[in-house]
Amino acid sequence: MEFEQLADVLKALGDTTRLKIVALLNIRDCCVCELVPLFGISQPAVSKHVSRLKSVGLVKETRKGMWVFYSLNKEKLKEIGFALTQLPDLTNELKQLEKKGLLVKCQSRS
Amino acid sequence: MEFEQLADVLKALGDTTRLKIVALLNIRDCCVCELVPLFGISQPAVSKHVSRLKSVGLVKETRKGMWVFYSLNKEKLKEIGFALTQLPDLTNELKQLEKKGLLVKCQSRS
DNA sequence: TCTAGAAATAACAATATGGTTATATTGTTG
DNA sequence: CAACAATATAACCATATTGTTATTTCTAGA
Repeated sequence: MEFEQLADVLKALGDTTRLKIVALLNIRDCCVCELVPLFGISQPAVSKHVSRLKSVGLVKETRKGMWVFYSLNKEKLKEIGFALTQLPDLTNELKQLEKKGLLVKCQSRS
Repeated sequence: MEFEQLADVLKALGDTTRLKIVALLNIRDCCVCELVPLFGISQPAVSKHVSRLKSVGLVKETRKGMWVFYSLNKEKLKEIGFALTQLPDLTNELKQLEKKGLLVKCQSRS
């Protein structure tokens, strides 16, 4: 996974409210009206949080009449956890820089 | 791991520059003067990014004469990846709310 | 002790974030 | 169609974030 993409998802997860929403959706699907009273913030605020999670692919929505049920994309969450253990390998990039003499090594190195 | 703590670390990782720094430190320790030319931002900017990673425990520093070498806390990074697969279980909290009649269920539920 | 290099801190500017209230949209129902 | 419920969007505000330049701190060495 690319750095920017991964950083975007991590940033989306890097908020207590959104992280709790994700943990809740991990137990069961919820609609916005169920989430609102749990967080002590306004309905639009919850709506925006959920929307942000959706925009990075962590959450899917299903309309059921008046309600929109949000569910966790568990595969995506697993992917992210895995990506942290397998960060993009920059070894080749570093070697490229070294070839071009662009890799700075500070004087303390042998 | 608590939600706020976890969210703080994820937020620290949720920035392209910091994520790349982490990936670099995953290969080898670096001092600030080596990182600066790789990112096209000023030395104080890099210093602040590294400092932020340090403040959430992702990075450790070792002074070697004039230089400060930063190294990745690989255990911590693993922990975070694992925490995403084992998010704090809110089942009990939900049951507590249910007992007290504070758990809202929207009308679409049976 | 004086100078120079590496890194950190301070002060500031531009933009992003996360909340609010008000309003629009979408779907249900009388 | 009118009225209402659930969400989404718009406009706005306060604060946080991320960068800058200038300055300070810490260490090494002449």
